[in-house]
Amino acid sequence: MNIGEIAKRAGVSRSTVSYVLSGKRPVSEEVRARVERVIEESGYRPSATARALAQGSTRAFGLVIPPMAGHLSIDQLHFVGSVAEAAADHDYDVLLSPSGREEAFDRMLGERRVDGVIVMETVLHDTRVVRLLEQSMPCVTIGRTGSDAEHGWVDLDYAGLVTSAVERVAELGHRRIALVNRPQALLDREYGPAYRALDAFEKTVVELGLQGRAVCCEDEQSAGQECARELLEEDPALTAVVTINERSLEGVLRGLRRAGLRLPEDFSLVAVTSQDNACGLSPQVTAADVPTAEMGRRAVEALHKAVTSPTTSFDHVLLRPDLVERGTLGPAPAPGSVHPR
Amino acid sequence: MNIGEIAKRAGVSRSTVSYVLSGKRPVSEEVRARVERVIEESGYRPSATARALAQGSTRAFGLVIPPMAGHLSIDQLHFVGSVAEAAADHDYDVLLSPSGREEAFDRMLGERRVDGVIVMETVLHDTRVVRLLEQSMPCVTIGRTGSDAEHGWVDLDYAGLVTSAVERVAELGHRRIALVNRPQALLDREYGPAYRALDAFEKTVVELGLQGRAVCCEDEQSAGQECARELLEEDPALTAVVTINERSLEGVLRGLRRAGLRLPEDFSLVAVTSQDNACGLSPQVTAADVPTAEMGRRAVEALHKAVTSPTTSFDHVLLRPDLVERGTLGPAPAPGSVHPR
DNA sequence: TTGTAAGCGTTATCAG
DNA sequence: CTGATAACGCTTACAA
Repeated sequence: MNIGEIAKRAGVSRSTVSYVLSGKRPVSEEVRARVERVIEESGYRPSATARALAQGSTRAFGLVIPPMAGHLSIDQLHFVGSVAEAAADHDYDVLLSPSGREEAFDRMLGERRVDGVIVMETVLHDTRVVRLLEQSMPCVTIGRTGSDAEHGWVDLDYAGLVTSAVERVAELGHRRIALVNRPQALLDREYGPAYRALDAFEKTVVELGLQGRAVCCEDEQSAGQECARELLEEDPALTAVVTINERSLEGVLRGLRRAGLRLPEDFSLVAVTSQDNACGLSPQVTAADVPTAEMGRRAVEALHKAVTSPTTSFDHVLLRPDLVERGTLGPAPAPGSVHPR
Repeated sequence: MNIGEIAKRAGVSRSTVSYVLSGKRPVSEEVRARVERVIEESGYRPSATARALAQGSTRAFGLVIPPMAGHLSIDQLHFVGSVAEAAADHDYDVLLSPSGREEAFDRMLGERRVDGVIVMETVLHDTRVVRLLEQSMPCVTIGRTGSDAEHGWVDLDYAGLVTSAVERVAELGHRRIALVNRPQALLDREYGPAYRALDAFEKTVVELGLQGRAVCCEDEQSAGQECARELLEEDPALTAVVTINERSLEGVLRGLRRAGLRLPEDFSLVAVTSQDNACGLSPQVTAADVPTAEMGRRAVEALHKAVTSPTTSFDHVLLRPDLVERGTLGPAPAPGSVHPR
């Protein structure tokens, strides 16, 4: 069933059917009704492929997802889902491109299967982004890159988040604080959140005259547990941890409990993670809730804007969710009252 | 840059360029070399859209993902990733269709944006599957449906898994065993894994003359914890739990520990979940490891086969991973030695 | 208000 | 072995 068949049955030309569908030029009430009835009866839907070829736009966005090897987090999954849903709101489809699969990326880009691309987990010098820009493919990155001005981005203000978390903890009297960062490998690859968090932590610690210790931690629960153990061993007088590593959060919590610490009486923990993750734990963790759904929506909106009205200015969205007080942040314990071991 | 431009530069016809690219008819070494050089120099890649229109195949698969509202699990995320990768291996792209978004599904199907569809979390009477079949769109479901013979499927043998888990637990002397199932809502919707697990559990329990109790549990850690608490309250002499609910697994574990039980000395726990999930916990949980990556790969292979060689027989894959002994399965405790509270 | 016809960039058939 | 040329199904000037 194609547009010609509909035209024949309705006794009109193919262009008339097309215009009834698109509304791009007036059609008499009578003809419109006739055509619509035929379309209705036959269940006709125009071929996306043919339309794409004719108007040079695929109505699909690409989404470059992190490699599976790096173990995706539940937050990232939510993000993927929210991108798909937000795109659907704009009548766009989402094409997945598993990063690491160069052929898939090349195909998407070179064969122009999509109108624009969203890139997750970008790093400072991101070759994928560079290539997208070279081919002048509109794109929006999650996280900033070295070519921020030339594309849209949506990012979390890790610097601000870490700064205010440390400030809040310090306000409550804590003096010896640690930062649990993402894995060293990401820091080495200049993964923005990791180095901005580290930077902000070190600055704030100096500014407030605190004793600060920053460590990297693999994205795993076992690593988190080990990390907590080591931190306490290194500095038994530590009373607070700020973490941006969502995947190891639970392990850190476990490590602290294993050391006989009660939260928040003996020790405070503040995280940057999704509400889902923070609330699923016991006790629920005080955290700046990463708004994954909003990020997906904003990314799609930025991309949609860039695609529909080509321009030289791009949307830049820096989100800074508030700290939500739950059960793991409290005043610093009186010296000597803590650390049973 | 299009095929005509390449043809002109190489001094050949467009069809020759096309045949150099596809290899579908012999081309003299001399001409081929010339054409390939021009292609190389210009970085030309044929338009996927135009090709799709001409040969009536999009080289894309659709993937219907569960609604976000139902909180996807980490295993499902792995599955999505593995589908994307397996598809890439066949030079196919993956188009996401968030289920619940009827328009998106309709678009994918009606506008023929894909060559075939993989449907996650299918239920017995699955309207999406029915519609796909009506439109004779090749499809592979994850889980069986009421129209199994007409499409491919990949499923986990929940009946077999639960049966052998219960048998194994019984072998170790346990006599009072509970099953933690997926949420009641899924059971009501005739979600296969849930009702097959229940069925197998009840049968095996009767067969082995055990005391069995099956409960549904929401897909959340807090629900798991509550569930464990209630099970123990109801039957303080319970000594083992078999669960197929991966999302609440950790909560169940917590609930058991809260009740003062040591695993595996006082109590045994056997799960059906991915290795990732089972190993991330403490202690690591004895489980039948759901092979998410393999499932994704098999689904893609089945779909690819159905798409490339239209047929009336479809691949049916029933996977039954082995139980991997970790830290939570042990002999039944001597009566009276357990349950401090 | 409607119809005609020229694209869009491929592939594939049919001659040569 | 290679070149015209007609599809593929739709959109969109341009005419009427």
